Amino acid sequence: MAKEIGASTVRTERRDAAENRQRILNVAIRLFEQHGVEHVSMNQIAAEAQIGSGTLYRRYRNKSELCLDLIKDNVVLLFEDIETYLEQNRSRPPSLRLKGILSLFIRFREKKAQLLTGVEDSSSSQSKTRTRSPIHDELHQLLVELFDEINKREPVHPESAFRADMLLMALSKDAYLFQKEVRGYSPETILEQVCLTFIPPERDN
Amino acid sequence: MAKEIGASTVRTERRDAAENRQRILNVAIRLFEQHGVEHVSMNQIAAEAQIGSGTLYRRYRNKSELCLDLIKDNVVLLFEDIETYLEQNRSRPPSLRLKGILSLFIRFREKKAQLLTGVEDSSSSQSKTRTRSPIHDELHQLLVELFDEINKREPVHPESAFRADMLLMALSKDAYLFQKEVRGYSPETILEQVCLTFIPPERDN
DNA sequence: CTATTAAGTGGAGAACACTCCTTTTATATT
DNA sequence: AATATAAAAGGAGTGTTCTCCACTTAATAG
Repeated sequence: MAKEIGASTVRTERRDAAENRQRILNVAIRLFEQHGVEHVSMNQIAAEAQIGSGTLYRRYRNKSELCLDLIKDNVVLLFEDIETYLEQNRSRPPSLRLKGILSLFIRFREKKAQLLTGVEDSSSSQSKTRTRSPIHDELHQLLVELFDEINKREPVHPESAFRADMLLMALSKDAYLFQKEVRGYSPETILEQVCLTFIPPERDN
Repeated sequence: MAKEIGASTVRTERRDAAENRQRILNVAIRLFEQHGVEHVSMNQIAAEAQIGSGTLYRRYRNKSELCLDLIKDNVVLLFEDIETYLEQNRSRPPSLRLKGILSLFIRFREKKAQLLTGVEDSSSSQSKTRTRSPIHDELHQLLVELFDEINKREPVHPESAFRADMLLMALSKDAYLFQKEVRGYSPETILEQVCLTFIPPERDN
């Protein structure tokens, strides 16, 4: 009668559930590659995977989460790359390190454009304001640290958190695509413009 | 048999159409005030205005356009205010004029938050990238001119168009609300941060 | 081996944006 | 007054996201 709570019993994932999960992932990858992330609906995925749509939504609250699951590994790699880069350039000026990170991120963006776009798609329900994607949160923290370091030499400056928000916004799906498609900038040009805009010039002090 | 094309016959708006238009506008205002822009659907408006949804969509392609129609007058006023301000401060430094414009826009944003938010709601169909709202386009042009002027004194600088894009993005619905709600900034603080971020300090040259 | 039960499933259906096509009608023309 | 016609209306229909909940089932405890 007394229920075991916590510790002892951990209820592993059910076998059939695991199968379904794998099926969803496979179908999603296939459909995304075939038609492009934007043109594949959750219904379609559910149907193709032969599960009810409720089942799909039970696992992924929306397409963003599904996309995130699909590139999770790549995201981990990105952050490992960043970490390595930061360690190898520890002694160089923070503005340069910042630029390096941005370069890495832009390369990532280009490589995984489709899915990353899916992840960021504000999409669903209300909360545009609420949840930034976890990728952004982690990058934000890195940026804040670098800005703090840069700011030590600057007499007046915006809050690091604010500047980081702005910078990330500049690299977000919408802004980035706008610069590419409407302004016609290349990834390299965007990087350069972003640096000029958000990184104050070196003080030769 | 021969059709008159163009010039002579101009087919005025039909009387019943005009009535419907007014009805839509009235209903929309009422519902928006009653439930908030976000929570009113096009269907609801159509139903309440006693017209078919097709009729509503025939006039406004989406909620954004409807909202825009509702604040069009205020937008005109905003730009008149800006123009007046610019004329009265013609001789002051461009960075200061820029700040003035931003201040006016933020005040506008606060006053017409609801509807403006509706206008910007990227919402609908694909084209997130495509059409910036006309308000943004016009502001963008003003900003570019000011940045060009500022840049004359700066040795290195980002493209004015780019910087203007970033600045407007900072004041867009999503970013602005994020700063208010998540970062907890007041409108004044946001203005200040934006200036610090996007307007280079005066050169005492 | 059975019973219990939380985890999982399926799919109907609500709510919504938006389209398409038929029918209606105000207006201009004769 | 009759007719032609482009403008307007209407609303059923499509495709979407997402919720709800009655039902099923795998894992576990006894």
